[in-house]
Amino acid sequence: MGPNMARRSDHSREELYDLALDAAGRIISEEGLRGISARRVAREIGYTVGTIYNVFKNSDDLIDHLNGQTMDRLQAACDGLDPDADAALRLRQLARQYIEFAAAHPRRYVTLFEHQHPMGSRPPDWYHDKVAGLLHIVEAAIAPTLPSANRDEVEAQARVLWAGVHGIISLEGAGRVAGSQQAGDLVGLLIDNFLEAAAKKMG
Amino acid sequence: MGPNMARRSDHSREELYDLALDAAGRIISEEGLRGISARRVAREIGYTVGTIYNVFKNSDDLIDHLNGQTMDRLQAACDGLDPDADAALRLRQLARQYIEFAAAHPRRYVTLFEHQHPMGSRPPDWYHDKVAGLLHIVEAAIAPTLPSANRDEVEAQARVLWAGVHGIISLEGAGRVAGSQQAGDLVGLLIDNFLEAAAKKMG
DNA sequence: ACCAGTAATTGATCACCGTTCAATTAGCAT
DNA sequence: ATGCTAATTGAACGGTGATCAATTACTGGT
Repeated sequence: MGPNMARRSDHSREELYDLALDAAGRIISEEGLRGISARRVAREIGYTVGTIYNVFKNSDDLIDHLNGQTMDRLQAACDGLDPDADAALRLRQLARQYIEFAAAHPRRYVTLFEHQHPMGSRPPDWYHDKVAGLLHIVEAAIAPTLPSANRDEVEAQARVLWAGVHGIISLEGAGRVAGSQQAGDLVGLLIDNFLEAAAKKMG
Repeated sequence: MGPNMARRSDHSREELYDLALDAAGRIISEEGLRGISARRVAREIGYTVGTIYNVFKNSDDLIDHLNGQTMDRLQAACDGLDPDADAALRLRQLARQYIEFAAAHPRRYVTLFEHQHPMGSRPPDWYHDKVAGLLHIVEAAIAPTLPSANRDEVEAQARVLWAGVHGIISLEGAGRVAGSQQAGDLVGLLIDNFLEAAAKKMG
């Protein structure tokens, strides 16, 4: 047994981390971000509040890690796709993964955007890395459609698409753009616009 | 003097409403949504917490009204634009208004998206109406570029653009897509994509 | 087997929070 | 002057995030 053996023999640091994140995920799925509190999470895993603060820097850190897990799952969902599909098809498949994920876990998904850091603090580096990882998938997918574009242009278009997808999904989730259109249709249009513009550039 | 005269002769209901929203706006501008609390707003306007609950249903209602004010200002900024400009130009001018507004009042702007309603409750009707008003401006602007599109298509494209702009701005604001690109450039691309796709449809 | 050291765990404590509501008070009409 | 009504207060309730001294459970060394 390593030096990180659990004190109470109950749970190791890592197990505690997983337990807490599972509990937080459960709470968010049922009640949204407002349902989360350090005491609540602690209670649900059979510990007390102090233990949460032993594992996480603070409550924002806990949410960051939950969001990190969410991004990992989005990444995994996208990694399960055929990477050799036709560019346009692949782009639509990627979008479909996001939409399906958001539909299956709406409160988890919206937490990605609802959670803002307190004023002095920025998200940690690993958080940016995870976002970059998701963006990279999109960059790789659109690169073939923009053969004459340089790196910056591909990066920029990926951000436009990614932000657009998130904007559409999260606005729909918040009931802020109630309309006859579903998120899937709107994202479809977003991609159509991109693809047609890209095709035009090729001549 | 009407029947709504102030009791304490200090402030009428409407004045109280304005005072509270001004204070809330000030707090948000300086400290973001986290800085807001009923007691804090009350203190800043020289009243006590109960008075806030006499003017607003609850704290979510207060934020809704603040967001309503924010949307009114966005609307006003857009109304100040030349409505007869060339469609493409007008679209870019509209986008510029959003970007400038977000740059000038970043915390106010992000509150539009950070604030989510508690689970059982939806935003009030007037809130949806204000969103619809903003969308309508975009619809009117893009309609000329899609002469053969029906009402639903115009609606959908307006939502795509609107959500895209908000996605880009709010992601940038949250530091979630740190990159070499500025929001303005990305929104420019979003609009380019739309316009090129629209142009293609015309033949 | 014991003990010292270390890390995990607790729960009290602090200053807040949203929300309610009985009690008070201010201004009005009579 | 006297009610009536609406505005205003502030105490009360059950929470919150965060800190931290005290306790406990385990470790490795002897």
